[in-house]
Amino acid sequence: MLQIVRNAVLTAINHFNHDFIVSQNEILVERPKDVTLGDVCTNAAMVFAKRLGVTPHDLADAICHELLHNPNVLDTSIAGYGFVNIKVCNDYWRSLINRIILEGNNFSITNNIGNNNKLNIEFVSANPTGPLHTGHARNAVFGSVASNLLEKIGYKVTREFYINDQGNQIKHLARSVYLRYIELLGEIISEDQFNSDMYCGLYIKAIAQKVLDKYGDVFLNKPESEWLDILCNFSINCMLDNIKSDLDDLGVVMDVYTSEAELCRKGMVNEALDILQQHGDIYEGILPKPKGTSKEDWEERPQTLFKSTKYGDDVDRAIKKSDGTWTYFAGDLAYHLDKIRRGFNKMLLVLGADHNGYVKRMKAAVSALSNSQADIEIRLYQLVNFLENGKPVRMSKRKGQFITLKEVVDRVGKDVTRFMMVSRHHDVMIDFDFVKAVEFSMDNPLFYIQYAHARICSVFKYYKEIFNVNDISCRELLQVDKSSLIDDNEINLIKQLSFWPEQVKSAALAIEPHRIPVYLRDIAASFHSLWSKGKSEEQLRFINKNDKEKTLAKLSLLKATQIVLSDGLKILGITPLLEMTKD
RNA sequence: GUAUCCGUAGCUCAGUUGGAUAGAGCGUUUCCCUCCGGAGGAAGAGGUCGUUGGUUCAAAUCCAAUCGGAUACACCA
Repeated sequence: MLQIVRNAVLTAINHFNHDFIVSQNEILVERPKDVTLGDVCTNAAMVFAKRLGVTPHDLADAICHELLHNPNVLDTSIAGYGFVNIKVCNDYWRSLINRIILEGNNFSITNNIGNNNKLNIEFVSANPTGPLHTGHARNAVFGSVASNLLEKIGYKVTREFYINDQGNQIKHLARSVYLRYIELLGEIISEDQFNSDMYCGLYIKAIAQKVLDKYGDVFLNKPESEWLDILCNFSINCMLDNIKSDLDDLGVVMDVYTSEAELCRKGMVNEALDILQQHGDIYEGILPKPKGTSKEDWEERPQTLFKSTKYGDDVDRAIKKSDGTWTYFAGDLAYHLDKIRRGFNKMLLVLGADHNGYVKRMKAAVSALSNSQADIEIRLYQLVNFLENGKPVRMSKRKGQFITLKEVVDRVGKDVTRFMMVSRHHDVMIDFDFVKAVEFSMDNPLFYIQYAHARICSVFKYYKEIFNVNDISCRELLQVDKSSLIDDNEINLIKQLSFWPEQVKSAALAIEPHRIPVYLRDIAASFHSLWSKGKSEEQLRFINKNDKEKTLAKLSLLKATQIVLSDGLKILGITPLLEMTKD
């Protein structure tokens, strides 16, 4: 339909000036805000009138004239300063029902944007020093829904988790486990032995028990050199199993786990540095003291630096610490070179808003390492406030008092967690209230959407009872005469459904998953409204016991609605409900 | 001090990349159950889109200031 309008605009412009060149995407065709005005509209007359030297109204008139040649166009009108509103005939809309039923979940696919190009999305990438907590929930869900969306527009998506299995924090983890291990063997441990860098959550004890089960008391009274490496590896593996299982419970599946330590062993850091060296992006220097923060212990020190300011960063970044070992950022350089080498020139990285300082340096790194051939997009998401019936839940990561992701999922379920995490724009903070999240009310939009889906299922069930059939074939729904669908409420629902592919496309391009729940809620609202109108207006009731033909026509519309709802929920990673059950 | 983000109805938020009279839910006021699940639906009230300029046919949206709020800012991960 949009193409039909575009062509009409082009032809109309040609009437006035044959040499006038217009590119297709200059012509904006969209749906009017007020649906009573028309089905599609274009502002082309206002945009081009001045350049053509005619009045907007004359151009609009010519566009209307062109459009009326098309059999699908019912009527056109000119409004305001020169908006062209187009009404499309109902047969066109009704024909969409069959298209949706035939295409099913493929209705929302637009392959030609990604063109099967590779795209890497890195998300979660939590330190393997503790279980996933609430902070990771939004990251995991955002990443997984974004992946689904990007696949819909034709990208070959690789979901990836970067394991920071190197550095001091891993040693602290191993030492913490060791303390609990010797405690299990009868040693008295005071809490003072856990310094501020160490981990004292309950999960440490669980790992210690596993160490004991596997190795017995062989590490007791042995120097650190004899157990540190073994416990590092053992602890990381335990934590990774834990993380993978938690992600699995949330419906998040990674394609690739990449180990930082492994990359270092392969010499990737040196390779990355060689590339930067060749471009003259590395030098020995001294970083200036950061302003604003009163760093008492600040001291100037010469370091190996990356000239990231050349690529738009605010300051240059250290690659080596003052003791000569690699910084964390050096590992990032290696990792992103690895991504580039694996053929990803499009990358997406999902980070919490507290990492906002990383955006520029990561973009600089990718740009420098790929000769500006690769591009990394970074999405920052705001943090989530957890509430218990309006009252904030206090968390202290230091004391090991934080809500784990597992606790959240166990309490409210995978589907509610996912919906809550992805229902807001990523730049907006989310209040996650444990009580309201599971309420069956309009405070909980997921319930409302699921209810619509369940109601549709219920209609199909009722149909089978009434007409005493075992199943409804797609062929019946495709072949039935749909001309009985004449009510505005019915046609409007089809119109809304017709925007679904566009909706998925725009959400994917903008990487804004929250648009999906917003749209699904609108669909659910139209459906609930239609349902209720059937109570007062009999011709709107879905099931007419005396007219199987009309009933099937209505059911075809419901089928199309159900397809869009369940496709949308599938993108969100949520299982559509066949019936609502309390508790 | 610098960077990133936010500011839209009493509250929580949408606003499809600059379009028409600004959109939902909660709350509030009123109405609708002999019903394919009322766990719903229909309607009313509620707005100087933080403020001031600028860009143009057109600004909540883009630009520049400015006010308020969140986060981050050597080395550590």
